[in-house]
Amino acid sequence: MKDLKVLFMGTPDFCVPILQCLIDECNVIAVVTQPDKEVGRKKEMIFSPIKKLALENNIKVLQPVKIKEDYDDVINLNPDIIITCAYGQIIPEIILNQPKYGCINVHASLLPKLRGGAPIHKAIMYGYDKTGITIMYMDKGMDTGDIISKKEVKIEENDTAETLHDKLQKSAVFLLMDTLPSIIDGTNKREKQDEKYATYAYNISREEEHVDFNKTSKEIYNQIRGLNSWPGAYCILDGKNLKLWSSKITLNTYDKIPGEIVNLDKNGLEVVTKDGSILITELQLPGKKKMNIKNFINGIKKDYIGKIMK
RNA sequence: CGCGGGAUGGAGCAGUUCGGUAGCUCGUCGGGCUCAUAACCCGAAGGUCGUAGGUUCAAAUCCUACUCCCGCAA
Repeated sequence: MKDLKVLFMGTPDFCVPILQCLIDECNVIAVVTQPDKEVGRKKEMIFSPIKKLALENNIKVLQPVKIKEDYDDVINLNPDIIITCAYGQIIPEIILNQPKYGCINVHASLLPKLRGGAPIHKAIMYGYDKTGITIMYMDKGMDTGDIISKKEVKIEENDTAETLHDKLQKSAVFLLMDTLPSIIDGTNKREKQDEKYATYAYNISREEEHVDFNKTSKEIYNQIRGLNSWPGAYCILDGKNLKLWSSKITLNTYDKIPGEIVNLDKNGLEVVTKDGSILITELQLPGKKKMNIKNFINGIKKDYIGKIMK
């Protein structure tokens, strides 16, 4: 595959190992990634992880603001195949129809479930016990193309978005390398997605980061670990944001309103939920770094018992 | 120039309003108690208070500039 002219499109950290592997195994002629953006308080221009890796390997980088309109450069490169993974934009048909081996996408879910931009987080937040990687031909829809191959990944009870991300990241590389030869020689499978089972995993909204203690302990537990280590779940305490990073479900039940803090010791900050209570074991006050419950208690000066988290 | 919070022994915090002996909760180390312990008791080490200047008899504290960290907003 050394002479296979590959155009790679992707943006975040998730697809860096894929690009690295393609660089090692194929002829990556260019990389397309999202435009640099100002990020953070300092408005620093940040290169995407994919752009960094491409630059380190002296690979041409394209950053169209809207690839839907600005596709000439891609067409002119005349790649044999386009491989995308978490690029962040819908690819126009004029590009999809060009490469002789087609345009394939590596997606971090078992399609047709969890189409969209946040499949890893949502798989945990929805309480799934498995997810995976799907390699598919792209079409004009969002993650709606024909499926070529899938690889299942189990979600453990204590997985977080971060640990699951890492597992899926590894699986993605393996599955792509297993599948790619069959795509080149035309022996690959091609299966339509069953729309009946399609679900969506849109990007996380601020509202989805907010913890509602009227939900069950299990739902909150999944929400907190599904948003760890980015962007994090939060609630409001004393009018301030309190980020919740880790939790444990208890077997206790209380005849109190959801959100009330009933206990605070080295085991955690115990908060009443719809069906019991949950121990917050790692949290973060505004302006501070995240800390475990032990450190939180060490610096404590006021009584939290009886307060309501919203 | 988007808004705001912060930097004090290894960790998390108080002390700054109104300058005057470096404090709390942990951790670490040593000893004791105990069948035993992450429990309890006794003791010890460990900080030029983010950096650089300034004011002052005297600065963690007041003034100026800078660096770094974080929450929100994008």
